[in-house]
Amino acid sequence: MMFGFNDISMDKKSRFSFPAKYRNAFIEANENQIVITKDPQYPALKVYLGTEWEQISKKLSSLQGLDPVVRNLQWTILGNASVCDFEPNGRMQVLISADLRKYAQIEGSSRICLIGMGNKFEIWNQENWEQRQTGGSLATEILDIVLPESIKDMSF
Amino acid sequence: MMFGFNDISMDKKSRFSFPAKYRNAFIEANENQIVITKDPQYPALKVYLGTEWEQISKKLSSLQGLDPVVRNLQWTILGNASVCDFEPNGRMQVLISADLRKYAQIEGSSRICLIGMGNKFEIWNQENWEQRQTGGSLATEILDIVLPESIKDMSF
DNA sequence: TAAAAAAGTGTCGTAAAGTGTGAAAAAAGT
DNA sequence: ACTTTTTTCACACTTTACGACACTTTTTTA
Repeated sequence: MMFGFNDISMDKKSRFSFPAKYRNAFIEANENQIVITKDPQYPALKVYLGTEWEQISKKLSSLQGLDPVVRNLQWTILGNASVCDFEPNGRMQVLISADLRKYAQIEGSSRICLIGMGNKFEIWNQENWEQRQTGGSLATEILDIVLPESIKDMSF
Repeated sequence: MMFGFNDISMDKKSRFSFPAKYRNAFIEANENQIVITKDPQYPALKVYLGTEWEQISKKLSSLQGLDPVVRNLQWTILGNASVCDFEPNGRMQVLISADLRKYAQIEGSSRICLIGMGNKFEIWNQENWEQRQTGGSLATEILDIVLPESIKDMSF
């Protein structure tokens, strides 16, 4: 399980490295893929391990896409997912694509926040994270999603 | 599985190339055909791999066409399908026919959005995609379909 | 039916994006 | 304080995207 707040750097080519403290967790879970995608509610990114992603994506893509709410979630989560190969023994370096950078408002930044949430991570722009932690709201957030029954039991 | 957002170019002859990151997925799936057709709800295109298309088209065409919703889906999806030969090892270039271009409102555009949704792709005009992602609605969309039982378990 | 126009196909070169890796700088441990 | 580990920067190298152009095939039209 991976927890905790990390203030880390993103290089000129828009890559970041996972902190070394998570290495053992990745090795034990035998992970060799990382998936980054958009958070459906906030200007932030979700980072899943490959095995976790397989489950989520399989479940989500099997839902009836003619339902507009489902379709929207599929677009956001599946349609923006960026899959990277990943070496837990190497530098654990991952590229964040231009589109995701824009969404999380981390274009041009050199420092980002990587938050361990147990089975996944989140990536935040520093100002947004602070504002959120101190109870402020963000202009772009979407809180009033009405979920159809079919996805009530899913956790993203 | 193929995921993610791609802002790609369509050349003067209305061709686009799949991003190289999907090559392995195509090779592993041993695909040599691509099928492009209309999305039944939005001004967008669906792009299926040959094997996936076989299943969907078989299932959809076998439904009894007396139900008007089914009949409409058959017309839209089956009646507009454009099958292209495809070399996963080559340039992975595909032509979009004039009729499909018109439907997706990408005539004359030089840039289009190719969205990987797992087992299929979608192709969108940039403005439409942005509007849809930011919660806006599109003039031509059809959302209030009441689905007949026969297709409740199908995902297009 | 021949010429012209349009539509479709194939390939090359260049610019940009992405990747790998050594080494300096910073942080942590002893 | 010194050693070891981790993080960050820097730079070279590789791969990819894409415009340009030439060629082939199909369609139109005179």
